Amino acid sequence: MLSKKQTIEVLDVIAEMYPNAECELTHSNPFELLIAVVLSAQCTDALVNKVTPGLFEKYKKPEDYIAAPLEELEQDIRSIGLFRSKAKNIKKLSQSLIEQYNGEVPHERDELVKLAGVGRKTANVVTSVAFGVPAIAVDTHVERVSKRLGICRWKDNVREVEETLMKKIPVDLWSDSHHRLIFFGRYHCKAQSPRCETCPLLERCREGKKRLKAKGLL
DNA sequence: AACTCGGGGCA
DNA sequence: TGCCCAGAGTT
Repeated sequence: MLSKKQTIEVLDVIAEMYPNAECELTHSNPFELLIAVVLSAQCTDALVNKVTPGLFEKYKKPEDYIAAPLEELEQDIRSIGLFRSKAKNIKKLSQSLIEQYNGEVPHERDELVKLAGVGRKTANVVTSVAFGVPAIAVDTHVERVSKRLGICRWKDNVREVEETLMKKIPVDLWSDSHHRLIFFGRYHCKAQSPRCETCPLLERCREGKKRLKAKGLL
């Protein structure tokens, strides 16, 4: 496993590749971000961004989602996968915001995860992007990249990956590192076809060298 | 830990 | 066609 120092060095290289990595979900306030992140489960941000401009024009407050018939909300997000459960979750979530949080999006991760459709990953994104609270949201990209680079162990579960990252990365770099790891995972260290041939981290990546050897390229 | 949900994107 | 995708809930 990489040491703290090695982890920082690796993250510096990735930061050079993606100096402006940030959340790509279009939103203009915490509530919109929360909705966008919930919608983004198991589909790409690009797909969500096709729907949200019109959606946010029509639904501005939790009350608007509550007032709309379920079938209508489903129709408004139909082009996104899992739209049925997502529509239900958004209505439930809106109800909870009104009843328990005075219609506001709570700032605490522990409160956010109580909302329908909000898990640890979504809660971390909201707290960090909307409220500037340091957090590392571990999604499939962050997990895969961390394991391939040896920042954490292969057998680690999501919780362990998050703990390891928080331990090895200074708090003031948590949010930036999170977004950089996601960009690196999405655009370069891809799940199916990682671009190891052009990776500046190849020399330090056991997984990458193993892959290139298997392809006879090393 | 394994399974389910689901339409769009892409090879 | 077949496979995968910025996950979460249930069993």
